[in-house]
Amino acid sequence: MDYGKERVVALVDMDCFYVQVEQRLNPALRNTPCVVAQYKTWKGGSIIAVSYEARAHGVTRNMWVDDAKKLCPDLQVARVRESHGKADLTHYREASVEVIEVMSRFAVIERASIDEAYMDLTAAVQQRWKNMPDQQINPCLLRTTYIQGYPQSGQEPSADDDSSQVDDSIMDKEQRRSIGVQQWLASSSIGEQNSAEMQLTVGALIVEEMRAAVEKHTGFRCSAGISHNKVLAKLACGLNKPNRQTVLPLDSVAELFSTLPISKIRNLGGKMGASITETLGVANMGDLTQFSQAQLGQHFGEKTGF
DNA sequence: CATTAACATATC
DNA sequence: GATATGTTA
Repeated sequence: MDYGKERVVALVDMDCFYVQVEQRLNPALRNTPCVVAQYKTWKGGSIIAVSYEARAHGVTRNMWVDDAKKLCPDLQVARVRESHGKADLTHYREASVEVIEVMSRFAVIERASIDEAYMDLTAAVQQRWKNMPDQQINPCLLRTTYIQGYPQSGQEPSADDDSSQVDDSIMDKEQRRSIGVQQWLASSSIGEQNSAEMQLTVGALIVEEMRAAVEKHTGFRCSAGISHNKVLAKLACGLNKPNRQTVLPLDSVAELFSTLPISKIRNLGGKMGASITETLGVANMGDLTQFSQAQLGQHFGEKTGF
């Protein structure tokens, strides 16, 4: 197995989780611009979760409710329960347990926060692959999956149709997604069996099923990233939200990194990322390839991952 | 007072 | 084990 492709790792992240919990409880909040806010006295309270409808109006986390209402006059506001004058998140913790229970049927999970969990799917993928008689995957089983880097421009979506081109101007996002999956399946099934690419695809299949089970049993929707390690899975998860999942093959990383700000990588969003950018005078992840491991280790210490 | 709370890791 | 620091949502 190629270096860096040993495992299949996924990160599942609930979409605006606190909002979904309140929407399940109060149907009047569903499919509307709404937020969850804590405390009431100062500027209407501070916002800790935002529905995607409200995001479309420019409402963000940690905005004051009074300010958000200016951007979105019909914004609905759910309040965090308060006990002893403090925000009480028990409600959301209990909903989190419901989700974790369903996910745990599919794999051993590592709870990363109240609304996200990592999982190593390597063993589950091997099992599943073994039990797939024709070892083929129907693209309709990857209904909500994006393959990062696909479709590749200048390639045809199918072997017997050499007239079609990948044309953004006439294709909507769903059509493009679907063509990308087809192209990926066509190109990753040739070559060695059970390749790293095929393992990611089987991982995506398992995560599709896991996410469907979570929605069926809890009513909550989520997004996911599937790749070879936790950092890439987390990055992938953010590429197509909400209610979608993204496979990030190692071969698509270089192109993605070429325009990706260093601050977008988990744990580099703060002082560490700023110090890298400052010290080396570079902006994007891809720029880091011009430095040797020794150079990077020199300035950014052994303890911090170099 | 005006995010705030949770979580992980480093340090004493 | 407590405390400080960093990071995230």
